[in-house]
Amino acid sequence: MTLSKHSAPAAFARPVLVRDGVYEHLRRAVLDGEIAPGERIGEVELGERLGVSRTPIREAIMRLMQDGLLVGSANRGVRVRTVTAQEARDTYAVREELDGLGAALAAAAHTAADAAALRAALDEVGAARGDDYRQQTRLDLNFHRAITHAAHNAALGDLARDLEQRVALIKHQTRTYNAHPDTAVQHATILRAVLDRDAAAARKAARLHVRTFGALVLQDLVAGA
Amino acid sequence: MTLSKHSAPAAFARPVLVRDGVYEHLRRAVLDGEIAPGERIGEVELGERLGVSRTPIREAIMRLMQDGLLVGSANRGVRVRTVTAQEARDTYAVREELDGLGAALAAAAHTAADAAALRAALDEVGAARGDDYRQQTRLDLNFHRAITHAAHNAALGDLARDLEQRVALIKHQTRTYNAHPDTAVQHATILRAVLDRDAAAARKAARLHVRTFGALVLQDLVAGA
DNA sequence: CGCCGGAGTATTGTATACAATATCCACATG
DNA sequence: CATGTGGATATTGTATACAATACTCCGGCG
Repeated sequence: MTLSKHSAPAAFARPVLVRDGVYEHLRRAVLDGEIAPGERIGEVELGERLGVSRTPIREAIMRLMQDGLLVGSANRGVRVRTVTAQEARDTYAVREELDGLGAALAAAAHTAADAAALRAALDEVGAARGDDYRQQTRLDLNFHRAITHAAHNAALGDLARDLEQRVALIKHQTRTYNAHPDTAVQHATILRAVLDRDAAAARKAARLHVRTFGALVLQDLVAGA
Repeated sequence: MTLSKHSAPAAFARPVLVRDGVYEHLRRAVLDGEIAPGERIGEVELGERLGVSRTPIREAIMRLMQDGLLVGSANRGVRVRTVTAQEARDTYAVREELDGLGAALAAAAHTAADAAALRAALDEVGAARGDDYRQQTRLDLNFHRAITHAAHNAALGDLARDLEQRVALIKHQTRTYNAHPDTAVQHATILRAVLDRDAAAARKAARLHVRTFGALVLQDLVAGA
């Protein structure tokens, strides 16, 4: 079918700008694991599937490269980033620090609305199906995002977003969601400390949580490799 | 002069790709304060000055927006980001944590080459002219970059780069380089702790340094506003 | 049989053309 | 005189055209 490429109603939710739609579409596809790490992204093919030209596609790709989700070398296209074991270790080391800070700040700065959002996010994690690692990954990410959001620190929010995205990448590489028995307990501990406005306890709990899961994911990563 | 726009030898160091050249050019211009915060960036005018078309310009702009150096609203162009006092406070709060981690990791992981680079970077800071705030800003940034580099943690490097760039933006907004009397002492303290492989001391010294200067810059920022 | 080379193809990189939105200023109107 | 309305202009957003680089695959050669 060679019919007009750029007349069909957009194949994705279209915000004001096409490039923003493409950006969100691609970002979600990578974060959900629909495009596997290492997989190539062809500009023309993607453009035809979404019904847009290459221009907004390329602009979205530039942004995603800067986010660290895509990598590309000159004249050779872009691929979903693959993370080495060392990079994963590095990422978790930083995340421990940053998530700790986020939890501590959230304990001090969260509002009533934040508290409600945190509780809701944790409930969702608890209600997730145990065999759907994508859903679990997304809900877990939601919970952590809720915490950093409650910290009311824009700079932290930006950086934490970067790190969380990379962690999502790592998890998709292992293709496992580690339902560690302590998960629920650790999440609850973090939430309680935050709601109690106990910054020190919140930081400590968040750091422990990151450390626990980092070790777990790393185990899978080196085993799978 | 309507002569051929795209034949003149490029007005900037041209790497493999034009867009990379534009990106570095713009990034440097913003970080050096050549383009002031809030100032508008016209695509056509910049293209004519650099002798390239709008395509690589726009792709570079996308990357810089993702870096947080430029902001833009739909159909209304991009400007160099202006940082609010609250954003600056947030940035320094995160940077304290991250620079602390960087110093601690550098203390543990630095090589002989790193040590030499660190000493050299600090020497340069000491030799800087007192009245050139751009040079001082750049050399100070160099020293901090040398530390995070010596930490040998890629994720930390990426995030610290982001933060340092934002700090540079903030400093250009105040247009002052605070030659706090403790600067030299604090820098020396950090360096010594790192070289001694005393992670705890390095972290503590780095955090103190960020805190001291954050407070100073913030003072100027609210005073200037 | 493996490896080197080169035409042909595919894909990315850059430039330009076209479309849509915003900005500006003159002018009318209350 | 303030205001707002209209069109002309400028600028961004998207699409397409052209250029340059990389990949493929086949044939020749050692």
